[in-house]
Amino acid sequence: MTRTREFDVNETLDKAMHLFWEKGYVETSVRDLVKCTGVAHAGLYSAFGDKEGLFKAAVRKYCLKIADEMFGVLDHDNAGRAEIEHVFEIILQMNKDGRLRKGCMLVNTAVEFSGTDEELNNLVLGNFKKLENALSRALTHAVAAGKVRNDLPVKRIATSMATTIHGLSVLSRAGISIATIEQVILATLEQLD
Amino acid sequence: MTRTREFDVNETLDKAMHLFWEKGYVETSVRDLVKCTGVAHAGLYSAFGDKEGLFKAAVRKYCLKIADEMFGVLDHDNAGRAEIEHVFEIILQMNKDGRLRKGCMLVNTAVEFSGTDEELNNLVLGNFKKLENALSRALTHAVAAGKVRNDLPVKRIATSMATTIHGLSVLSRAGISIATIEQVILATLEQLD
DNA sequence: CACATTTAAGATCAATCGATCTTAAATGTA
DNA sequence: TACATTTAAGATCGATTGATCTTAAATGTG
Repeated sequence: MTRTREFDVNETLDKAMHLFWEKGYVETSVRDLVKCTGVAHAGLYSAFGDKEGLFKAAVRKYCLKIADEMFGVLDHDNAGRAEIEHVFEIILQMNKDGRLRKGCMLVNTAVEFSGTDEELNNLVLGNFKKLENALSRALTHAVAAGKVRNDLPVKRIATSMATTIHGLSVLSRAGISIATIEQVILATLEQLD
Repeated sequence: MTRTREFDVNETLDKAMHLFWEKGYVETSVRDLVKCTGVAHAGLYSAFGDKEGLFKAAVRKYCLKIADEMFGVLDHDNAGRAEIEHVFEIILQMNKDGRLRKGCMLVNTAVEFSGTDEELNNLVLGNFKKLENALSRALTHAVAAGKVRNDLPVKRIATSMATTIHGLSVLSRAGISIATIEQVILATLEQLD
C-alpha cells in the first residue's frame, strides 16, 4: 500500500547524535546532517519533524546510550566503591580513545541552551540528578561495606563528585591533557579514604 | 582634524561582553549588539574590526575584570586557606545575586569553540592554568601555616579544585539550586581538613 | 494491470546572517 | 570660510539558514 522507507531511522539518529554532540545545535546545519547521514532533507523531516525534533531525539538517545555506557555500572543493587572506581576508569578510557574529547553532550547542551528550552533543561537536570543519586547509593553501600571512610558525608560527596565529572567534561572539550584528567580522578578517589 | 568618536569604547565593550557572556558567540547577532550597546553597526566595526574581534576583546576583558574579581584574592604573596575560602564565598555570592547564573564566560567559550580557534583556546587554557597555579600556591602556604592537612597532595588538589569550579559553572548555567552549590563548596573545603 | 499513497531528491522559499557601501553630518586645519 | 577627513546611520550585499514545495519513482492493494 505504501513505499517502504529506504534508510534506517536508528542508524540515522546515531549519526546525527554524534554530529550534534561535536558541533552543538546551532553550528550544525540541516545540510551538514544530510551529508553526514546520507539521508535526504525530506527524509529527515518526515522521520523527525524538524531540526529541533531531531536534536531532542539525539539528546534522548545520548542519555540512553552514552550516559548509560558511562554510568550504567552504578545501576546494580549492590554497586559500591568498585563500581565508582570503574566509572572513572571508563571516563579515563573514553578520553584516551577520543570518544570524550568533545565532552559530555548533556554538559554541552546545558551550556548552549542554558535554561531556554524546558524539555532540554529537564533532560539535563534530570540526568545530572540521576548521576548524583546513583553515586550516592553506591557510596552508601561502600560505607556499609567498610570500603570508604565511615564518617563520609555521603550525599554531599556524591554531589561534589558529579560536579567534578561535569568539570572534567569541560576540560576534555577544551583539550586538556590525559595526565591532568588522571590527577583529578586520583584526587577525587582519595577523598574516600 | 577629525570628528571625535561619540561613544565610549570601554563602556561599549562592557555591554557587549555581558551580552556575549549570556548568549554565546553565534547566538548573538551584530544587530543584537547594536541594540544592546546603542552604537551603530559601523561604529562597532571601526572600533573592533569585526564580530570576531569584538568577541575576543570581550573575552580578554572578562579575564581582566570578572576572573580577576573572582580569583584576584589569590594573587597576594601570602594568600593561604582564608583566601581560598574567600574565593568560594565570592562564587557563592555571585550565584546568589545572579551574576554567575550565566556561568563562567571562559567555560562557555571552551564548550562553544572547543579547540577550533587558537587564540580563544590559549585564553581559556591559560586562564584555567592560572587558576590552578594560584590555588596551588595558596595551598602550599596553607600547608606551611598548618591550616590544612599536612599530607595534602597540593598540586593534585589544586587541579581538582579548579575542575570543581568549572563544574560549578556548568551547574549555575543549567539553573541548579543555591543549596546544591553550597553542598559542593562544603565538600570541596572539607577535603582540606 | 491501474491507482492511491508515500517515499526520495532537490529546487526554491523568506528570513537572517556578517559585512560592505553610500550618504551626509561633524570636525579641525589652512 | 573652504576643504579634507572621519564619523554615524542605515541601505544593501551575497551567503547561508531552516523549512516548504514540486516532481517523479517506488510500492502494495484491488
